[in-house]
Amino acid sequence: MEKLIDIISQKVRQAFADCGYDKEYGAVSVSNRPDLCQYQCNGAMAAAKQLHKAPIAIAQEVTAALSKESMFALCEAVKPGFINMTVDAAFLAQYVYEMSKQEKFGILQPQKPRTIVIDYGGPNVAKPLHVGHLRSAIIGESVKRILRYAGNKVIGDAHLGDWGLQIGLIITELKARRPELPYFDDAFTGEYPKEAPFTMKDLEEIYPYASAYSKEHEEYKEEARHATFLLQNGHKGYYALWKHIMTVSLNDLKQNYKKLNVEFDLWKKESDAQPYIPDMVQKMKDEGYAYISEGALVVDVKEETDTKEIPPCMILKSDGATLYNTTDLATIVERMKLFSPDEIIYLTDKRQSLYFEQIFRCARKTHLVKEDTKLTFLGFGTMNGKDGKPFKTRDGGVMRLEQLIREIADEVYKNMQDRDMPEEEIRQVAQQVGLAALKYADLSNQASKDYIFDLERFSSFEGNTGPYILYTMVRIKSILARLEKEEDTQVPPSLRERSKDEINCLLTLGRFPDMLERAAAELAPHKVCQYIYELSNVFNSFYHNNKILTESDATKRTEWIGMIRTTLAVLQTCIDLLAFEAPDRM
RNA sequence: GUCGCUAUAGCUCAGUCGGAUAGAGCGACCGCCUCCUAAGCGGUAGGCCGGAGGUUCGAAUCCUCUUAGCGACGCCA
Repeated sequence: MEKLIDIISQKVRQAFADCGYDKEYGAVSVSNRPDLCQYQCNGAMAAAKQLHKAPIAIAQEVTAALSKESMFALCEAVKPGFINMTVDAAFLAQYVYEMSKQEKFGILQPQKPRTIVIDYGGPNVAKPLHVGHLRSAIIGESVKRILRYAGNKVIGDAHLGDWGLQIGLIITELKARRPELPYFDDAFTGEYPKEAPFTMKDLEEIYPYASAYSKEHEEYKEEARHATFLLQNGHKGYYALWKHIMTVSLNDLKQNYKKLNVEFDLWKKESDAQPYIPDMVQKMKDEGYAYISEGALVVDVKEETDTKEIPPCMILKSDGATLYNTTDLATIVERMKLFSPDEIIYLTDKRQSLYFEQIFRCARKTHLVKEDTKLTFLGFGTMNGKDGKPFKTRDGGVMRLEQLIREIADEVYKNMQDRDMPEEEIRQVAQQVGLAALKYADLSNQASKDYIFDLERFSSFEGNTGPYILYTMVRIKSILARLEKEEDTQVPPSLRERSKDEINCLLTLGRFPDMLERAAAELAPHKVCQYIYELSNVFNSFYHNNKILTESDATKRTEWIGMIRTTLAVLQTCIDLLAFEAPDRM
């Protein structure tokens, strides 16, 4: 189904053409003066510049050509050269009605779906999830859902960090604490125990300890590096330990992401890319891309047009060991082999932008990807505390994700205690609303910017917040729940007069497909947030001015119910794209 | 040092193919519940869009310079 704005745009383009002007001048946008009109076209002014004619004259010609169109309630040329348009209310109602009957509200699906791999979450095994992991998971999940809704084949990959120095550190520390374990006995030939010699809780304590200790003690760090090397080169006991770490850790991670409503299609790991490394490195050497510099194997990624110094992309460390780069490049090889994606999107902290620039250039230069494979880096800003510095707990530690979620839920619970609902339901709703508050707060900001996390503000639930959106949905649900079951509201709209509130609601609903397309093109969940906030605003205004259930005009009542059903459906779709849920009451 | 990002109301943020009077929320102030959930609705006050030039009929938006904050810059990830 064609987008409303495109239908309008097409008419205006045609009118420009009919008047002997270039069609391109007929581009239409949503009006920035809603008091004057719904849509506007500024093309007459652009045309005037080119053709040295008076803009208002061109605008008048075009509006005259449009006067025969019945879909406009208003179409006029104004001041310097604006063309202002307002769509006929019945036409608008009809459009929204048809939209509501279509699959996905009639958004255009691509003829050939693109295959997109999205690399997000990026947790490290053996380390608890903390606030630093929040944004990648939340934004990535939403971008994934938006792209999928827009008709792409999207594969979300958690891309676990399981092969780096952190494992070596854990092994080293474990060896120091429990040298009697068979994993450390090189002479051991039997079966290693099935049960892990540690719990998740142990790991969460061991890693930070080992990490801190290694920074103070070089020989310890060296041992950890060596342990990493041995693991990567098939040390039997270490490999068995690694398996234990994976089992324990993965289980914990899955539970945590589930709580966040984040679902990965793939739980691939750095180690999965290892088999691709030898061939890849050999090929880079054979084809003359890789050479030794300062002992390490590197590929130059400088380009003529660079205004800055781009360091070479390191492929192997001087001791021959692999590193982050090697794994990421090999992962590209793996993804190309498995999925042959049209695009790979990486969601990490924006501080890694130079690094990914190097990786992308290297992948292109060495032909790891096809010419037309798009490599996209989506960097996000950090979540700061009210002081503007990276978010910390009250005592200065790193905030665990679980704790953060719990704190928000508790705040919501406090605000809900006077509700006339069973205790258990309040608890459950508080969880749901709290998570929505957290996610909405994060997603409603532009991903690339840092943002300030303010628990008090988010849990106050006024204004532009997740709970406000949920509350709007709950209001609609409440009305619909009171209807007799057999009421059929799916009837074509009448030609009756419509109030400003109703028209605003319809107009906003009609913008959904356009909004979605933009959000998908720009990988911008915050556009979805902005949209549902506006939709909630216009609905609440309508709700306030009209009593839907007790409306005596049967036609009106029926159409209104149809409209709020559509409103709820659109809101539901959107919060699903943002990956949170609404309760039935709150 | 080089490069990048950011700067919009007291606070938190929207706003790029250049358009009309720069928008929200919070906070402040004033109204609205006999009526579908007041976690709501309506209204008032609050701006040199960091600063200076430039391009243009027109600039928060594009270009140059500049200030401040943050970040990145080969063997961590």
